[in-house]
Amino acid sequence: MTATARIALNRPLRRLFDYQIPDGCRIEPGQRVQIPFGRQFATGLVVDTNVTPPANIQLKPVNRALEPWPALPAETLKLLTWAADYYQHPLGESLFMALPPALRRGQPAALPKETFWQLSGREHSLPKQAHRQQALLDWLAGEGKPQATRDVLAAGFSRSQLKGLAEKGLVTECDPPAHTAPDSPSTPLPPLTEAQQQTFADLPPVDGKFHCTLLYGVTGSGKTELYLHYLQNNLTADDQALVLVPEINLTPQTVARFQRYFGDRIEVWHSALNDGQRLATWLRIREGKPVIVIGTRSAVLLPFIGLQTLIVDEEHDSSYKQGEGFRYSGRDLAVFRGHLNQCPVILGSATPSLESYANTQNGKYGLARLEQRVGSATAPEVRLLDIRSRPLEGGVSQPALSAIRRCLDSGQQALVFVNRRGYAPVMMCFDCGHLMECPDCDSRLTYHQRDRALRCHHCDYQQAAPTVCPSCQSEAFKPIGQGTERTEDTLTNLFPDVPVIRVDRDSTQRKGSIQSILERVNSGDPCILVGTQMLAKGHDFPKVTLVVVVNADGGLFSVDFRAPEQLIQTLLQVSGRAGRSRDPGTVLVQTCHSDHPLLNSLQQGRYLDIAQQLLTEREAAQLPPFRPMAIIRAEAPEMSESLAFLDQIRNTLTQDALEVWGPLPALIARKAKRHRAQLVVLCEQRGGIREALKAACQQAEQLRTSRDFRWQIDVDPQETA
DNA sequence: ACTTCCGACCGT
DNA sequence: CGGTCGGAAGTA
Repeated sequence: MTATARIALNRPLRRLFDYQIPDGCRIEPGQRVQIPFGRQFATGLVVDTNVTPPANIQLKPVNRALEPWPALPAETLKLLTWAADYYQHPLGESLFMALPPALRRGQPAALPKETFWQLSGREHSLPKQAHRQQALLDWLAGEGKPQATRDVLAAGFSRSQLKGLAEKGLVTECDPPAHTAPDSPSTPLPPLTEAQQQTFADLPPVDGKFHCTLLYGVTGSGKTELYLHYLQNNLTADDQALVLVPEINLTPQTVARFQRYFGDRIEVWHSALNDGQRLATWLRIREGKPVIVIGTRSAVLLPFIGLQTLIVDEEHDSSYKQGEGFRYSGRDLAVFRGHLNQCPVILGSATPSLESYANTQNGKYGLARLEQRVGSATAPEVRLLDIRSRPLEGGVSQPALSAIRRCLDSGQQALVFVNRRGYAPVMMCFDCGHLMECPDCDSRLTYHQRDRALRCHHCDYQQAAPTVCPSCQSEAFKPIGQGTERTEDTLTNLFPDVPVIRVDRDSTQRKGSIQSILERVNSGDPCILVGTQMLAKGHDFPKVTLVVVVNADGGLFSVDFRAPEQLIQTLLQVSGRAGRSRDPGTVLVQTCHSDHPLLNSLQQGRYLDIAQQLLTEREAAQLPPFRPMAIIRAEAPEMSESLAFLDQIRNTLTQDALEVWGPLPALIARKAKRHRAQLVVLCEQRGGIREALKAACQQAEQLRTSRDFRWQIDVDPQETA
């Protein structure tokens, strides 16, 4: 009997391939192998050994193992296998997501050897004009120890300067200097406040079992201090830990804060790392070094060896759900990983997701509350400002403008929250009613005043903004509604004495611009911040004492069942920016529906009471989390094809426990010339929906579809419109 | 995903 | 009858 291996490839295939293992070659699950595949070679990952291959198939032999150890340790392999099944994503593509790009490409799992340079000590005078080479010599002498090529380049010197010195024998290559012991962080953690200590006692015990605790901590209550203390109290010197944060919160300040107490035990993981950095960090984690990883969503897939604590900060944040390809939830996989490792998980938020809150009520999660802000900071006062038939300037009402004036006059900063970027979301002719629409999407074009352009926010279409109506040539052709640019302009005119700083995707595109904006704001001089969602997330603005929400009504009547939850979360998060230090904060919410129950609950109720109310509504409608949901989406050049495909899929979804809505065209039915439709699937039990989706996938693969037809399954979708 | 296979269609 | 183009099938 020959030894066999079942192997997954990085291809969108819902099947695996069996190979022979040559005699004398030891191969175990999780290992990377090179295999002949078709006429070429491919990199594969072993998922199982000693399998019974299908009959009538002549197995090819594995070419070689890329390394003698499993690239994916058993626990990581289990996690991904479970996730691929849960999210109905091909196993091979899912597994390869856990490898750094270099290893996906089949490159060796080792860092390229770095060349170091040192002074040779030889005397040799340089020609006068070689002042850069002289500068390089001086720099090397100043550093006092050998430097890597990378560091030489980073210090502003060139390869040719280095080469010049090497040829003259003034510098020589040498081995990397012995790893110096890292400075052990000596900084003690700031002590917890009394309120924090009480909450700390409710965090999960470390007893070799799985515990998940939702940490409900209002904005400004110091959740991060609790994380730091929890890690310091509970991690042994050999343990690994993972702290997940949304992309936007992974700022140098946040990382520095962890580094201050944990030194070089901290590793960061985010989308901006290059392939070399990714490989280096991945290897350290895979070797089992006792690291504390601070990372975004994909960090949950790293090959930990001794993971003992998982923390998910801002667990409600929708960026934890991957929106394309392998549509996993980083938060949910973190909880599953806690199960696998039998270790504690903390989910922290000032505005917990309804899913997590429901889990505290059904006994699956513990609940730790921290409802006091640090120091003398008090909760901001929220006031609704009904703006029906009130004159607005740049979308801002007279009472709000006077509040801004008072705020600035007392030396404070104001934050104005506008939910759309650009100058105005629509351009319209006041004579004939003509609207500027995207030629490729079912959407209006947004007017961007800065470059007089009309842009589609759903695809990459843009055009120059016409000055007269293209339909009737009328000059009464104007932008309608509020965007950040327009509010910025209006406020600049009304408050010429203070800087107005706009923060949105357009104003922060350049690398590091967010940093410089934050520094400018935190220097403390009076200013007005105008911006979108970006402002609501994570940042500390100690001098902001007034928040104006220009329009809260968008989320009140949305077709998406998550809209009320998201509206409340955004409003509370943005409110949390106000009054984080001594001075109390005020939040003015402009609305045309000041009698709306949701907005009123915001004014008086605490978040958990509102969440409770929203959960009651979800339960009545049997929506998530009371029934699991999945969406099957289709897109094609013709709507009829998308609908016909989904009709066929619907026919396979016949189990009694299922409820299926659709097929229906998506809310934006046409996007980038493609016509999109969807099926919504709800099920009484979790297991039922997985089996149903598996059957639907099989059916979908067999249906023959045209060349540019696409379909996808989204389990636990974030967007349902 | 990538490759190969095969029948349709074109031109001489 | 060769040449190529596009869809379908196969990868163990």
